Amino acid sequence: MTGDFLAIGELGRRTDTKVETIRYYERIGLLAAPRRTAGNYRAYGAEHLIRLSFIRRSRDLGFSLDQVRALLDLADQRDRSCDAVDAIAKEHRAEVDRKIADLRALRRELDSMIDQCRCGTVADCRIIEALSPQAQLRPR
Amino acid sequence: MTGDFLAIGELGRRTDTKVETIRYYERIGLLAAPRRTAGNYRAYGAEHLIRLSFIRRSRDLGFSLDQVRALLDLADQRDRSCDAVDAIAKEHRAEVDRKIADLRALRRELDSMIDQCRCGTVADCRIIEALSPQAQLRPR
DNA sequence: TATGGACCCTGTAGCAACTATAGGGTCAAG
DNA sequence: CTTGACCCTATAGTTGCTACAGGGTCCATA
Repeated sequence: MTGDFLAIGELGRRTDTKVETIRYYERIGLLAAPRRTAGNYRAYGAEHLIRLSFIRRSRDLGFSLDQVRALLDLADQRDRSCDAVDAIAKEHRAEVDRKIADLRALRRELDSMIDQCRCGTVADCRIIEALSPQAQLRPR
Repeated sequence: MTGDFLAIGELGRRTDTKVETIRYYERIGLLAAPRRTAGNYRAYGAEHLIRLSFIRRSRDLGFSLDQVRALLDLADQRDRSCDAVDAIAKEHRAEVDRKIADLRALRRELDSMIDQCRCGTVADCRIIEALSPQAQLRPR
């Protein structure tokens, strides 16, 4: 009785998504609940496959679930201007830029910390030292 | 009765740490439980300030709590070789490098996606299109 | 027809690393 | 003696899943 639908495992294989994750997306209302078979199995159609693929691709590009939700909503309003889509993507790009900048600053700090290590004993380890800000008990 | 100790709020102010976070660090065994005042307030000493400063600085540099725990343990064994410290720092740096590379790849993808947007209607939005992988119902 | 194994179901708890809330107690100043 | 800032515990929420436990379903093979 292999009908014209996908079982959850097959949908997962096609979209590279764990079964639990698909159920999770349903639970939080990101992926519509599909109809069920007589045995209470979820029976997915092409529309679910398309939808989940969209979700996965968006997640791969680092969009948050809230952003994905917004993108899905927008994608459905076919005659609207796509300015809002553009805005979400640009905001996300800005966020990625911030993260890259932060990580590069971090990387520089780690680098100079590691460079100074003469690999003696912990007592005069420059790394430990760099991690120990001069704390003082009396107020600043 | 402002004695020779810090209340949790003051410790938080000095280390830029939320009060809840300090209690959380205590609960997970990262920061030693301090003695208590008669009124059951936590009474922190200089050693706690130093310890928490170390933790915060490490966290700022992106070390995980597990890594911080390891670094703290090592920092206490003053006569050991600091190779292990070096190893943790280098492993972390490698991790940061991986993240930067991932984000840069991501940024490139987002860029080309956004570049293609002509800002018409959603129906022919290149961003939505780029997010919609050609899914097919029949197996690959 | 029985049975084994792969699949599916629900519900709940766990992960990192906090953050927030409820519902109270303590303390010092005015 | 009251007000308000601070502190206490305990518990639940956050994000985005992941991992059970304890069952039910389906289908092929012996």
